[in-house]
Amino acid sequence: MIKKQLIMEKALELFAEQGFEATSVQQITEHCGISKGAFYLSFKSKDELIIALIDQFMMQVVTDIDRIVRDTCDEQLLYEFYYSIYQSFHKHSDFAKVLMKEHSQTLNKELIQKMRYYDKLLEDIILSMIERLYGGRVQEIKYDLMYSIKSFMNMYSHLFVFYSIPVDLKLLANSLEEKTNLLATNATVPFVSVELHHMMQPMNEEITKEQILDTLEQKIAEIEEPIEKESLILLKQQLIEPTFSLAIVKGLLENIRNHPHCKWISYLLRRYYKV
Amino acid sequence: MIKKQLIMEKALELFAEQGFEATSVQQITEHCGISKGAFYLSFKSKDELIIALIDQFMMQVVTDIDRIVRDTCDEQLLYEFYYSIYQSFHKHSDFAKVLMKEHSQTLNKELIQKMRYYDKLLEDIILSMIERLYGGRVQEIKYDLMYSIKSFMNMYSHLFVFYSIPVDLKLLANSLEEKTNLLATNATVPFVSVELHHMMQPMNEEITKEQILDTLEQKIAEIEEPIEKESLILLKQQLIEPTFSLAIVKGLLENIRNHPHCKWISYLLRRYYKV
DNA sequence: TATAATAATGACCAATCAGTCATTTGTCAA
DNA sequence: TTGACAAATGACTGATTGGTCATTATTATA
Repeated sequence: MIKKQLIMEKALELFAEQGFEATSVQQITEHCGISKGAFYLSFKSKDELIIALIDQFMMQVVTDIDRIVRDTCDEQLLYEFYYSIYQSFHKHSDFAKVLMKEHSQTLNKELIQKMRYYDKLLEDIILSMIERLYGGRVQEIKYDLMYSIKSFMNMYSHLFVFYSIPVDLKLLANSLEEKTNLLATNATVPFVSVELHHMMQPMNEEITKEQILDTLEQKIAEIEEPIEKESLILLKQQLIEPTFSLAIVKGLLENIRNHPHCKWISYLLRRYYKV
Repeated sequence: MIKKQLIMEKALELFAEQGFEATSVQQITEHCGISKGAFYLSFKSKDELIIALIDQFMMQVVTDIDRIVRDTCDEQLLYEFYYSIYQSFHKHSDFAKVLMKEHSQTLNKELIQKMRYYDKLLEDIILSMIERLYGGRVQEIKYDLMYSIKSFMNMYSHLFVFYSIPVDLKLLANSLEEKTNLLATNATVPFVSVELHHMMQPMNEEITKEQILDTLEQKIAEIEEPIEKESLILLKQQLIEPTFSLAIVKGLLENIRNHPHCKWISYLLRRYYKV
């Protein structure tokens, strides 16, 4: 397993530099000091590697942002949101570089769907933030607002990613917080209607439950601690055939919430049960 | 020459669908109904083809936008700007698709520089628009404003490009006009300072004059009309060794301004002489 | 019609790629 | 020390790529 991590780290460096397609498996293995065969013991294919990388990064970002949005008071929410988004980009600038280089690239169908999936999660988080901050006042323009926020997010990403310029993150977050507030409180002409937004969501919803089950089983096999393990097993049964009350589910979620390896599955389940 | 255009059109279709790297020369020639050798009679390499495509498209967009910005009164400027930008995307959606797919891709060094060049031209046009509309009132936030406008431009591009959703362009332009005005008249926290902006400009300025000369010579060889041809020759001499007064230069530019094949060189020279 | 010039062909080349698998190396317990 | 098992190797495969060039077809000229 440690070999897998080594490959991921070294491959990430190369991908960030040259892009995914332009980096050969040979190069990766040389950069790791291992043989080509060894690579294929850890990953079934080159595609599986990039998927693992993107999963790792996006899971991190989404859970981080979700936590920020949940734990921050209204007054500081926008600021913290932008700050932590850009901090993530900064911290994982190699990931960000790969993501931007390969964004909407031809690549794999599976990868495009995966990116769309994480994008959707992020959109939901942003929408929940808008709901909390401005509530009914922005119903008509809330999707426009969401797209504006996404734009602002991408706006300065090039700064960290393609130039290595020292950036005052606090000032940036302040500036974008002001812009967002200005638009939220003054904009009146909506463009993205509910219908338009939904037209842009060719999402396969059914995939989600399967995906949660997969992750659950993985974690059940992985985790040793008895309480957490049993909680996961019960949550799996509940997912297959609901029998417990919401209170019990919530309690079980509470059991795993703080386990470092359960952050992602915890997020997925909270989202699924809308708690 | 007509063969060249055929190849460009057919290749564009394939690039839009599959991306540049994923499309082989073989595929292109098959799609054109010509042989592989014939391809290399029109283009020295596959790279030269994509460069020709991007040149054609970007020259079109930049001259269009420049004309709009010059010819529209202040009241309608922002609206017309957004409207025509999105109309370009819509009209040349295959181009736009390729551009987005290949954006900041590894590709060729030359291509990256070329993209950066056109990007810079666009930024200059936007800045001149901001200057005209808001003048001294937005000096501190003008670069932030410019980046915001660029963000808004990209924001909904996916709509035309990846989904083929019918879009109310007028409403979109209205919506973005309002947002831009809101930010211009109310934003106070600048993030992109003059210094930061310049740090993001690793442009080779010297390339420009050479490039203008190249284009000039090309057009001189191409154009038949005596007045236009002589004007171009004189403008070339002036570029190599300035002898005429600004009035004469301006007159010469006026001579070529309306020739359909001189739009681009006319734009380049006007920009160079800042008239 | 004969000749020269130009346009077009597609078999071919060298390079590169992801992925495989017979073989070797290393690591245990017996 | 032996033998069984797993980990690691890298030469090899088959497919694909961008690009070339000797050959052939077409057109223009005389």
